[in-house]
Amino acid sequence: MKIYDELVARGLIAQVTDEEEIKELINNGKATFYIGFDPTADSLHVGHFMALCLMKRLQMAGNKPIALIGGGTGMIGDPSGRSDMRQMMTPETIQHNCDCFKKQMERFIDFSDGKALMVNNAEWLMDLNYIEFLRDIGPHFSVNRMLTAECYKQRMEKGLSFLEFNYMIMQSFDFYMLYQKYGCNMQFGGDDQWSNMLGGTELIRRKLGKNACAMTITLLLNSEGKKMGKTQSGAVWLDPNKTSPFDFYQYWRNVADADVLKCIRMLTFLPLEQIDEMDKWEGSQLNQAKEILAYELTALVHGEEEAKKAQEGARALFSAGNADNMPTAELCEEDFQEGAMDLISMLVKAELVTSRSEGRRAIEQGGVSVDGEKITDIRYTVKKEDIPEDGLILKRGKKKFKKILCK
RNA sequence: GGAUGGAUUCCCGAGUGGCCAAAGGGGACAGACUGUAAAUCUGCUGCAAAUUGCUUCGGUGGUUCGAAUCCACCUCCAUCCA
Repeated sequence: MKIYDELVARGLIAQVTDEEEIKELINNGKATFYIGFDPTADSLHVGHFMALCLMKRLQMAGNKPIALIGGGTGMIGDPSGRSDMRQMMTPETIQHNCDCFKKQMERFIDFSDGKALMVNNAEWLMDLNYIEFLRDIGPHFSVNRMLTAECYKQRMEKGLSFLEFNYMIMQSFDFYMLYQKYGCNMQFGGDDQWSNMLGGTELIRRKLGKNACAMTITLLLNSEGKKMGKTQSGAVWLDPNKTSPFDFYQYWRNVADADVLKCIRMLTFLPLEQIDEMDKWEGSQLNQAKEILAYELTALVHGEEEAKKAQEGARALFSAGNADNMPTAELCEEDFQEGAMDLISMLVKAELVTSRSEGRRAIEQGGVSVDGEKITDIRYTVKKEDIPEDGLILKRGKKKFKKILCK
């Protein structure tokens, strides 16, 4: 199966400028393509992960990826897909975020021997001369047309500043520069980037009279139509310090039935035949599919070893198994008063609750257990000598727990 | 620059001097049921030494025994005019 057909079969392709041309290019390894990553945080998240996987797939098919870090566009802020104004970031933060992105990307994509490139658009955006730039690029953009673009339409209600309005032009200019500098003939991006990407292909056509392609990746939405990879506490990060491998595993372990197969298809590298087989699974058998999904993704992002640990930790909690790999919390001498510690303090210390009030509520509602025994007394205390050497399992709710260790 | 409307808790949104830690909805969290799913039902949702106390309604000052609510100034947002 050719790469293009595989991408289609996995449901990764959302929109394309010219299907035949793109097929021809990527199936034959003739594409030099770029995907832009704006440094909006100090870690990549699940949304970026899809893009990285796509880069990897195409790289394996012989195409050359360019990872473009948006050190320059990050100074503007992309209005696409947002209903409110972006917070401006300081240049220092942006630089820091760029560095973090770079480190993470190197783990996924092979940048050796020029097989892939990583460039930062700050390189050409930061030193632009305003008047020169306007005269050079400005005439090629029609404000009337831009205003009809989907990414701006959404903002017509809440307001859009001139700063953000320029984002499309910056991104178009990126493509134009990459085309000239590196022969980059294709751009990929999230489906919300479509209008920005078209801006680039048009600029190249108008300035250089050349053809460039664009293709968008389907946004990973759950069955409720929300973006996946978001939790109430924010994004699911790829940085193990921001989202632990265990939490990462659990996120995927808990996806809804309706979304499992879609996720496996789009995010994992499992062969399509195997996925089609799983597609026939029903009911509680889907639970296995979720375990596969969680394991595969954790292994891709954090490595096989971490994936195994997460899986064992999860199994130990939800079925029976080896409890060695559970997330832990350590207590020290100061946490105890006269050799004992009250349960609320312990919940707070283990970061299972964010405040004492929340801890109190959790206990009162019967949501807390110690070594499998439900505790409903908020004054319950644990003596230091009662904590076994290999830890005490403190559980809050069905899925949150920590193994309590004592120094 | 001018006119008008607005800013309330995680989000939407009620509240126009005391009965307000603030209606209602959403979300989140917890319990029951389950398959670590969905749906449903119930509880709960500022903080704490917890029948009480403390801090919150864009900001700063003021009036008052008492302010989310009244006054002054400021900041930000939207719409219309320039």
